[in-house]
Amino acid sequence: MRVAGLRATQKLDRDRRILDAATALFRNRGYEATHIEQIAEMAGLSVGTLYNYYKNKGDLLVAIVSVEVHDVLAAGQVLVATPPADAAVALDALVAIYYDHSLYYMDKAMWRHAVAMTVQQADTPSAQIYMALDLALVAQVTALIRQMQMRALIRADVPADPLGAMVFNNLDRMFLTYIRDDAMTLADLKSAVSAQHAVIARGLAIQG
Amino acid sequence: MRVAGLRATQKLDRDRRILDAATALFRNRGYEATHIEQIAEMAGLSVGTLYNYYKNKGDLLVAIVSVEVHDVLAAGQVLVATPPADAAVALDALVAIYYDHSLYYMDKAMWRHAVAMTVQQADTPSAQIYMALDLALVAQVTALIRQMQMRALIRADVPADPLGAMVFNNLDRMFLTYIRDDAMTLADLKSAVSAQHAVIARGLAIQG
DNA sequence: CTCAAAATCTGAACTGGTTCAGATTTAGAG
DNA sequence: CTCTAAATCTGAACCAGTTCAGATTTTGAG
Repeated sequence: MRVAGLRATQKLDRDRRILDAATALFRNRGYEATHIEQIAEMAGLSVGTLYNYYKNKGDLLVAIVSVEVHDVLAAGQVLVATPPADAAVALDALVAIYYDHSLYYMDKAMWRHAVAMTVQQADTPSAQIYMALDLALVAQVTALIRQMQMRALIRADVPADPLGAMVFNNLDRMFLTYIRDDAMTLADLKSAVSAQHAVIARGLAIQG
Repeated sequence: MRVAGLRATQKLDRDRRILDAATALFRNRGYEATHIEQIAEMAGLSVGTLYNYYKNKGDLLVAIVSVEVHDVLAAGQVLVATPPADAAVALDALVAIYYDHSLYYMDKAMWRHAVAMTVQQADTPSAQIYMALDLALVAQVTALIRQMQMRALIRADVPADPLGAMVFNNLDRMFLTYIRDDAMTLADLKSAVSAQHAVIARGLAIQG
């Protein structure tokens, strides 16, 4: 019985080797200092072959980032399942999970390159996947808001979808501000977002 | 009496020629299809000289975009001076001004490259100027909110700064979603943002 | 007016991501 | 097992943005 065929097996194996090599090099030397030839060498294949797997250097970075974001999403799921009993606290907790996980393996410089790539080449397959993950994050924030509405922490008459999108857009944009500014600390970022969430929580709380 | 000196005069003149040439070429042929050599030729100087004026190709694009954003800011000022008598309407009007002006000379593709550059090279002088303009836009949105608080359209006890930042972050991030998605129309964008502003306006209105 | 130092300009050479014509390997029928 | 077509791999050539050593021009003192 043939399970996958030699060709398919090799393909998967090579894809993994490319991803592993690129991840290691990007993390150790940084995105720009890492050359395609180095990645190809470490992965044990030629430069041309690497380009059969990824459209270009940026595409490769976005693919790596997508794995991270997938992780972030999984971590967030835990909180949505059992949210804190206060709206502002719950939102801040979710944000902390997002930011902490996002910065665990990737630093500001790498995020700058990654975000730039998802914008500049929004049409590549990897960027599409990344944007789909963004939508999943929006859905997760929205789910948390719905949870809080059911627990009577937020008015039930507020439409959860636009509110969820807004909250996500804000935290995503604040993250962009953070990675663009070398002087800004993670604590700065969190406290700024927290102040914003306080406005939402107070304005839309039951008996606001 | 010497006013500026030949050197300073030539410098200004050359800077303008570079900017004009790059603007024309980027608009007509697009960012990627425009080559540095073409810009230098049209501006009547050598490639090396061009690099004495701008750090790189992206820096040049960001400088051009900054001129546009400056325009957007000026247009917004008019509305903040005499805001509509309804919170949601006023916010939507400001957003319409921002989006319409932003897209008057630059299309989605050019914005994609421009935004990518401001993220990837956040340390270049042009990007610094661009980010300062972003801050000015935040201040403008915040000023509009303060106006509305004074006219008793929005609760006075809501802190204007975090709210203004949030509103701006949301509309900026929505613009990013728009330029990343070729299928999304300007009408789609505006109506999505409008739905989000309705949540804010209703939640934070007097007698909410 | 003269001249040396400083600023500026020039374009050929460099760099590194990307491509593609040809070589190699695998799949699957006969 | 053999053999052809399809898929895949290879790396040298390509291309366009960037650099930099040398040429040119401007400045301001003497």
